[in-house]
Amino acid sequence: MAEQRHERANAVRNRRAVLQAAERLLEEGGDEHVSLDRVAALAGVGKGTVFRRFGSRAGLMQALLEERSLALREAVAEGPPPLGPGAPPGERLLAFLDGLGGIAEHNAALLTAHEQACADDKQADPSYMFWHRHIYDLLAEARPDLDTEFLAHALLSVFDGNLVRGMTRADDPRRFTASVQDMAVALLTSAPRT
Amino acid sequence: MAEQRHERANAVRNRRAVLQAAERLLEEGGDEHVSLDRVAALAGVGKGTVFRRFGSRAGLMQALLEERSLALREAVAEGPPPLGPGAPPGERLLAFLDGLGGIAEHNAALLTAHEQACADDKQADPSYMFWHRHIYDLLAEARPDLDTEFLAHALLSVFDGNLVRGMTRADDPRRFTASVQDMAVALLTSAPRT
DNA sequence: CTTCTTAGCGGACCGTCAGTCCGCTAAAGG
DNA sequence: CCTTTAGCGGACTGACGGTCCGCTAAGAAG
Repeated sequence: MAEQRHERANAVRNRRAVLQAAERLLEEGGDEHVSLDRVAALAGVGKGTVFRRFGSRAGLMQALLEERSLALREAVAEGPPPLGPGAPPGERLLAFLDGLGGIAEHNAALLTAHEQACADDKQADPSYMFWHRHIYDLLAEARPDLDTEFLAHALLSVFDGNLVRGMTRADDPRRFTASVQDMAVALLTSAPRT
Repeated sequence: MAEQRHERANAVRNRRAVLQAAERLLEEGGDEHVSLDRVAALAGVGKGTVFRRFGSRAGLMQALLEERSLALREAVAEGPPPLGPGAPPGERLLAFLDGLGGIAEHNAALLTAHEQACADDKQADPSYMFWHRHIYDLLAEARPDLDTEFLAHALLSVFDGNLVRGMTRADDPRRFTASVQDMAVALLTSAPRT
């Protein structure tokens, strides 16, 4: 698996330039007026380069989201508890939601753009699949009596750019994450299903 | 409030034709290739007429969704229990989710199109606001210790076209609704918050 | 350093979309 | 029947996501 012998220096530089340009536009301009033309222009590359690197608008957003959540993914897979393996599932879930909530609170515009771009088959997104699988496993271990596949989707569906924005105020910057965690606790502590 | 003296017969007929055309395209073609050009063509009217009547793509989708959920809205406001006033909040909530779930299961494509069209400020949609308010009130009455404003959004965020489609199989056509209800029950029966 | 190969670039181009505009038609009222 | 004007239709616009292909320059080889 160690092919792709050489990647031209230009290619690497352009990839980074495009990602940075997209991030800047998302931060500055809110969300959906981040057109690929604009991204290309700000990155100082041609439009074709953006599509060569990322395939589509959705691909670009996925790459951006993956970049922002890479650390969390690694911490979950092989980091120390309670995020990583070893802690009881309930604690791992709360730690994971804390991490994901932090990302969401700092990247609401990216979340919106990502939802928009991945309108169909959002569930096919690699990051989404990883998150769902992780929540699913933890929930299933803690509460096998519930429909955990659905609940994992339910917990993730809350990470919506507009909802995050609406819940995040300067005087209570972590209300979103706290409420998501409260919801998870409520689900975990609910009466066993008949 | 009985102004709008006359609405020309043509206008009424065209409004209905546009709504029906949009419904047909949603049913047949899945979701997002329901362009307003196509709707206008199928309805046998000009594009301008669509915009005169509904203002925008979002307006059309809102009108469609409102039409589909009008009966539920009325039943909630003044129908018999457990949907209408009189029953305890938990039962009313489950009845409401049952009704909304039924609508969602039969209109997944419309849900997707609506989400797409109302990408920004979905929370400003009249139907959404009504639903949120209703769930909020019921939850707040049953569980004032929780962040009910957030939880109402969380319950509604699950009514996503793709998620509904993914959960609805021929052999278990009401799995989505059942799981949503289970989730609500779990929230209602969770341990009181510290 | 020069030459050759080709990965990779750029931006003109395309089809489609939401939304606008305005001259015309025909519906309703007298 | 005539007048008024609500309402119609569809050409038009600007912007978008995505494609295409001729050219450039990066890197390997000598």
